[in-house]
Amino acid sequence: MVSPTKQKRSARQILNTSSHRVTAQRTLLLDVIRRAERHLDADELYRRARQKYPRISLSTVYRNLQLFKKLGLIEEHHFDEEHHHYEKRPPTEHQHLLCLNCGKVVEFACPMSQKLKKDIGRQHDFHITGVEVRMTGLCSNCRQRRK
Amino acid sequence: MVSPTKQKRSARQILNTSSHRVTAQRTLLLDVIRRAERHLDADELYRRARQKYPRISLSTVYRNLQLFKKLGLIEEHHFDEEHHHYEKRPPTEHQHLLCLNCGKVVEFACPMSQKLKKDIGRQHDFHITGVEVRMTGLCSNCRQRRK
DNA sequence: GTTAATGCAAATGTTTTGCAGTATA
DNA sequence: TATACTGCAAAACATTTGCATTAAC
Repeated sequence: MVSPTKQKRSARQILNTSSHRVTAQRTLLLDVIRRAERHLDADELYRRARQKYPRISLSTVYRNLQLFKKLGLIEEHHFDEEHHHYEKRPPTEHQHLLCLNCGKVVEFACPMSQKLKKDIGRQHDFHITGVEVRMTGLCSNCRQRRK
Repeated sequence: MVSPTKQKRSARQILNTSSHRVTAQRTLLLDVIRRAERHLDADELYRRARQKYPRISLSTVYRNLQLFKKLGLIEEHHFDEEHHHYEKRPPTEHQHLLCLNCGKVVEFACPMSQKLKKDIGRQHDFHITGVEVRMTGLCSNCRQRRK
């Protein structure tokens, strides 16, 4: 359960109160993730961060992605089999729809997942903390191009 | 060799009609997957297969997992970040519930996903081919042990 | 001044690939 | 017999780790 105050706290505050240092690299990485127009993988994040700070290393990227994930600042997704993708902690819960041809990712709300969570949790005596719905298919663009 | 069952015959047929050869290794791998009491990753499958056929190589396991997946004989899941897990193509559609502490996987039916598929597909003009619901939490055993 | 965080290089672990030999159709 | 498949070793790939240096607190 997340209290409303916790959600409003800035990344800087969250780092401070968890006694992690606010470094230039962390600030930059969070900024790149926040500005990103789509979900980034570690390598893409690394490349973008290097444009502003060429000395940053890939290990720093990986180490901080782990940290941000642990602190709940970002979420990790498995869109394809090879690497993980990350996005900033979304303000509202949403799910993902992925085009298998062009890789486009659409986010959609899924209020149903709350009911599902309650039902399945009770049914199997689980305390459920996460629900992830992942749909795959072909977007309209790719369908038309294939004809 | 094992007596031919309905499932095995169809796997054999599928290999034949797609002009892939029925090798001892493929027969063995499919058999291990079918008999498995849980979802296996590539390495576990390799270890089990070697008990019957010590010369089999890990590349053969990987190559055939890819093939089986392409032919629709098995399904691939991403339960943890590190490796993929495989199960034989299930007779009925089902979803997965994963205990974050002990790793137990519970399968559950989710008729709701059909409605979801239709709704979301229409809404975003997608032709949806796959719906995956993945829930995570703590099973009753692990909850009690943690108290 | 302490000590957490970084950059670098080397290590790790999983999955893929090139190639020569083997077995299926 | 033709060639798809295999085993082996090496490569490729993403990610992690050890360690000396740097910088946040």
